[in-house]
Amino acid sequence: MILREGLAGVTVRGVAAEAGWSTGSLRHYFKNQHELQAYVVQATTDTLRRRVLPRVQRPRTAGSVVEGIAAIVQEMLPLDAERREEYALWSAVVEWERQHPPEGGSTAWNDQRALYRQCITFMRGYEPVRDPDQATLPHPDDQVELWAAILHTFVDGLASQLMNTPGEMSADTVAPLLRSLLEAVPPAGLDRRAHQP
Amino acid sequence: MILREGLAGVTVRGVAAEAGWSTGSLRHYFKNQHELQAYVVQATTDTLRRRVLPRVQRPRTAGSVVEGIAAIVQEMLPLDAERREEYALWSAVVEWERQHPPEGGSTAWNDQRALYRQCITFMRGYEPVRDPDQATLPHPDDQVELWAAILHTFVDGLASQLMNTPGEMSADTVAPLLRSLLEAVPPAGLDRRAHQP
DNA sequence: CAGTTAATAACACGCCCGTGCTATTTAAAA
DNA sequence: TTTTAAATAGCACGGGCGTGTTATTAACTG
Repeated sequence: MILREGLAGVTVRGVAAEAGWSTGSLRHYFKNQHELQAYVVQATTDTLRRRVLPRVQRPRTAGSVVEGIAAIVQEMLPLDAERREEYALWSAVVEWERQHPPEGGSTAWNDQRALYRQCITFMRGYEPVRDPDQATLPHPDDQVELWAAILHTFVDGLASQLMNTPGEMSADTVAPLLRSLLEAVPPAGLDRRAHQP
Repeated sequence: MILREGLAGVTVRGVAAEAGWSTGSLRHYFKNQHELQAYVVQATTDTLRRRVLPRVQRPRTAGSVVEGIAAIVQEMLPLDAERREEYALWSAVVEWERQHPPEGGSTAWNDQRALYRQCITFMRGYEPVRDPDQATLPHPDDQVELWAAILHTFVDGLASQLMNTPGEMSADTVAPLLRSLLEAVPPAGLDRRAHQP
């Protein structure tokens, strides 16, 4: 229902009919439409996190560092029908949360940033952090933070273009862009390069 | 009305009431709700194009090449209330066009790509193209096309994060990210650098 | 001036919606 | 078995909506 008509289309009558219940029965569990939609948001984000997290932790194929990171990043992108559906779900929830801001801040952004922080950490030759919670903290190397932010932003742009203008940005177009951006990440030990004439 | 409730909230009765007219009177000009919304989409994109185009063609302040290009790009970003409003309008139209695909393809994407193509063209030392229509065509240098696409995607990501997670990505955060990305654009004449060991 | 068309208004019908309220069935507890 | 609470169903009210139809006013034309 969210995919068809957005979160505003999640209506008491509609959900009840689709589930084969009556509206009164449904309202025994969700006394408001607002409660129903809040539950839908919670369930959607939980389901997505459960589906996305193991996907980026699968064993990686052999290859160069850039190609390995690129493979991980591409797992996050809406490149096929299934992931397009996931992303549409996620952006419906994001938009709804922007109009109805929740009590506690959203943690989705920090989860993603931690993933890209680990990618850049590995690319610059540091030991990858094993503890997932520790990856939420900023890295001592400022260049790691900078390029994690750049990569994070770039991937958001890729996803946005894949969803909004699929005719212009396709799965084939993504790969060389991503590879070139990753190759532009400066290697460790050259931090002062940009400051020299 | 679009900003408040999205394009689905552009209703015959609502527009008529807000304009001080009657529904019958409004429907003398738009016989459908669909016609009304289609007109709203057209008017919105036209207005936005008229407002955005002269903004990037203003005389630029002196400074380095990277800073000049960064200033142009930052003009496109939703960094203040007015441009946040414009961007919200634009994304409401984009989302509506994704659910109701129009007859002729959207030209907004090509307009933007042409802008970033000219930025990269200038950064790599080529003569900037004077004819605006000619900038719509691909540049003979593949690296220009590649980095125009990267910049385009990156700016989309910046805009997306500024709108969706303003607490995490602010105007102050944008500047160093954008500057570092622009500094990573390879200068002309070094195309084969990546292929050498 | 009369006549014709555009412009504006008003109403009615049917649909979907949220929500409050009241029955009825089911299940557990005493 | 009786009692009690939970679970399910159904109905009714008011409201917003798109749209078709008809009436009224304005403007233009001959």
